[in-house]
Amino acid sequence: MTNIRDIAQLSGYSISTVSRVLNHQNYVSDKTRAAIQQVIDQLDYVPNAVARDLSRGKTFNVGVVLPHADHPYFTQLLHGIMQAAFSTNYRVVLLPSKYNATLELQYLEDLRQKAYDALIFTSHGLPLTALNRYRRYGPIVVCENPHDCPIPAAYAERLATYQDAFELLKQRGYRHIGILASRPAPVSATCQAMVTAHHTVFGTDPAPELMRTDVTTPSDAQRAGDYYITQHLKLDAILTNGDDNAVGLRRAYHQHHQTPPFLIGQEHQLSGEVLGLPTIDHHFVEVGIKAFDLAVSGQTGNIAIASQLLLPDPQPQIKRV
Amino acid sequence: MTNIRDIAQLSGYSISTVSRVLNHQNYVSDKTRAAIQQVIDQLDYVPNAVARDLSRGKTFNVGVVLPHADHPYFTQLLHGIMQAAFSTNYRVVLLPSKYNATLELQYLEDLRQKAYDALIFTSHGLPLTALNRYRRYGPIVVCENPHDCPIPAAYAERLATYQDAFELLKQRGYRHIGILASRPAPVSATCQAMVTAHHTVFGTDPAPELMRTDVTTPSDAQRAGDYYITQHLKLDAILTNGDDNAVGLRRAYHQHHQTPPFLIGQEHQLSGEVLGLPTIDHHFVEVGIKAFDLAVSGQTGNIAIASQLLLPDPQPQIKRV
DNA sequence: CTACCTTCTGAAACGCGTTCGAGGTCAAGC
DNA sequence: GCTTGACCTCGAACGCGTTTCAGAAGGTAG
Repeated sequence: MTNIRDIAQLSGYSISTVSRVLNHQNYVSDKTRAAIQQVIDQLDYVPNAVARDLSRGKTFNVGVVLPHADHPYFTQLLHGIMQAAFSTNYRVVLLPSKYNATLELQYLEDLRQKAYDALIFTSHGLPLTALNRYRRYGPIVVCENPHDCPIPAAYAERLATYQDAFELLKQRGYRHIGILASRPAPVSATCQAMVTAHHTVFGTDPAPELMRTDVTTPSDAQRAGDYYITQHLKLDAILTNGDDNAVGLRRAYHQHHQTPPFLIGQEHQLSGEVLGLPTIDHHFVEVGIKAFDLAVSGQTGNIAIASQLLLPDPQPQIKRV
Repeated sequence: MTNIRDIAQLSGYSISTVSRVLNHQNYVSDKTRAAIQQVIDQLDYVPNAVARDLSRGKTFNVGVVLPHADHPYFTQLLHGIMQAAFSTNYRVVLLPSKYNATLELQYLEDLRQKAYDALIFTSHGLPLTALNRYRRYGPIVVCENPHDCPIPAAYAERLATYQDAFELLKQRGYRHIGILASRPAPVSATCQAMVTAHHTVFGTDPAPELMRTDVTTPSDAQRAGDYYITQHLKLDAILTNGDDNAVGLRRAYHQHHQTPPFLIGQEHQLSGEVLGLPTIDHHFVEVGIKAFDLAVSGQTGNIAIASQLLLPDPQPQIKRV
């Protein structure tokens, strides 16, 4: 492999001058530049990216920790992160973690070892305080409300919107309300927000048997539906954690030949549109962009982005021909 | 920053012995190991990942070129790639390219500069021959049938399934068939396959005005639907390029108060299930796994994975209570 | 007792580009 | 004539871990 030293030797100039040519810097005479360039072209030389990173002490890699590649929350967030990364010449490295603490710790260690310039946790198994300890090794951003943990964060401000959702249900006279969540309340800020909102609107916590956690896929949701049905829990409505998951619920009710209760979706997915569900748009693309900006700027501080309850368009009348 | 030389100096042993301790290699006496480890712990030293990569001449990074982060094709493919990467300790670097040749060339140059150990093109704007030329710098894998270009590939074998789809339509007596595609036929192998299948089944190419290209999102599909409607093209059926896009089409017809023609989806998405559409599952997770395996093994050869036409489950009868 | 193999350790080369400080040249300004 | 400041170039240090090879010490089979 030819390297910068070879170019210097063959061209008769010094390494530093070659470096200046490679990086299109000033203070190289046209004549020298041409001579060096010719040798570079002749040997078909390109500088080694890893050596450059080592020398510069920077990789332009940002690690993004996520549990699922195929979940809309992560897909949308990632989309925003990529968009922002692209426009600043950073690269996004995907770090799968199934909320696994050991794995996440490894990624934090990788940050310490300078494998990444910054880390974004779209979700995490480790406690925030553990993540916070690693901030001395580089910027770390989370994508949830960190409350009293002083860690940079960009997240969807969900509470008010969950209240809107419950208000909607209350106005319609619904009282027995199921809730689907991906992870239980202490660890999941999202779930916590739903519980709090329920409390604010109805004055009570949701009944434990109506809350189903560990629901991430439509199949999980279908199982949750099976549970509601076989336990004979008569529900007026269900706040689902995703339009797609609402589809899973619907599947369960249909298989039991029952009309599903009133469903509210989340994530503003197409399936929700098709079913004509109210849904909650958390603007995750925005959140991703902000998370990335925090990560590379190294700023501290939290950025909350308001979610929004979207009511379905009225289903159009179809003229049967 | 403390480095391996500091540890050597302070412990009184040589760099190579410290390196052996760091990498848990043999030929270090217990006593020496303990002494060195103590210094490491005391200085809270970790080796620099970039320096290690430089030294080893390997980064364990695989670049994945993709045009959209949020498209189901890429999401599913990426899911497979990540899964495979994870189990082999490789990392996945996302390289957005909107079929932009300049950008893709840059990524190829990055490969040459050793920024990645291998590249996977889930899609590409450059011709395959251009990609092929860069294989001397590292493994490159594409995710489509490369036909006569001798480049490693893992892809969904779609032709037979598209024939199945058109046969289905033919059996139902449909003749005027719309086709949605993301990119036009010469560059897109997918589109090519649809055209070929149409020809095989019906004996003719699809009418040009019935083929709508540049459709990647449901909104694009909606526009395609608007076109069909405003041009008064009476269609019997439409082969869409995605269940979600079928939703966009449906939206167009509904807004014009018309019943949409018979739709066939692709990608096996939830929206398709909800609409009760036949769909085509291309098994992209599988494809992603295979693509990754090809990339890191450096093997040549093509892996085709058969797609599958899935007929909808019969819509269950709902007992109105 | 020799030949040879292990185990353990170190020096030095290797992978490779960036950057700082210093030195030299030449022209413009005072 | 002298100072000042571009402009150009170089050497050397710096970022940092891995690996090869040589060599010392100790053991053992023949």
